[in-house]
Amino acid sequence: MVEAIQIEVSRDPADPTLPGPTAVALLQAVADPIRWGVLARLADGPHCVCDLQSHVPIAANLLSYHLRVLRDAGLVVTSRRGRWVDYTLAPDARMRLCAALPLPLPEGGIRP
Amino acid sequence: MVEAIQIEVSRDPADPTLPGPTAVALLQAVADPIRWGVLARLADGPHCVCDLQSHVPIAANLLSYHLRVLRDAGLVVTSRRGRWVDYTLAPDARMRLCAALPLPLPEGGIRP
DNA sequence: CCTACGTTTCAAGCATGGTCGAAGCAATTC
DNA sequence: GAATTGCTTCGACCATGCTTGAAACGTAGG
Repeated sequence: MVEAIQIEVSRDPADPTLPGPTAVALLQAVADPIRWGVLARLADGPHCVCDLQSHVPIAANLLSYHLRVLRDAGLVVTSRRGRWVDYTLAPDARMRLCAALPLPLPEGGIRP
Repeated sequence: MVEAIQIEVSRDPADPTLPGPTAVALLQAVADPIRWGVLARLADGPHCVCDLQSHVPIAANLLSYHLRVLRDAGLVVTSRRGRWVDYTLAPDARMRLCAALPLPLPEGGIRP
């Protein structure tokens, strides 16, 4: 049996100094204070929207908008639990974000 | 003698789920195809503007605008050499970018 | 069923950032 | 010092993305 795994192209294979199709989109999704905060909160596990809501001073529909951006970027996934919707960090979110940076990481990595 | 080193705050010390003052600004600077390409090219050493120019199909003044954004973000530094201006990656650019991400890096780091 | 709750979608403002054309400035060459 | 080269700045346009208010949706409970 053969496993077919899809690997993302964060750079143009022909010219590595050109960003791949998703690299910039991924960074744009993170380059917003609200979405940054949501991702940071999701780093420690799933949260429902109302929980995220309670930590951000914005309207519900606006939060929903930003969550959609993160969803479209594939950085988070959702699951419904009764009335509530839980948001979880996509399993490959960290890896994809690192790979989206235009600079190779320093040796040994960094712990922010 | 005491050395005073300035460490950047990529997160709000009071609430780590809030971005620090420069984290989002840094990511915004990278979240553009042209600037992404410039940084990727600078990763292998200094380049003068005319060299960068020859790899990007945009007007000179527009390139200058994007270089200014990178300069203002502190990701690159310049030095004049005769008529030419050389752009170099700031020594802490990699570290600051990694620290600006809202997610802690995966164990062992990633080589993009 | 009808209501309440949690969340999303829609359509319309508004602000911001990227783009373009023209002019400006610094350093070299003639 | 006049002209040229390399790069930057300025002002105005335009597209995009964030924000807002109102409405719609699915689910649970009275």
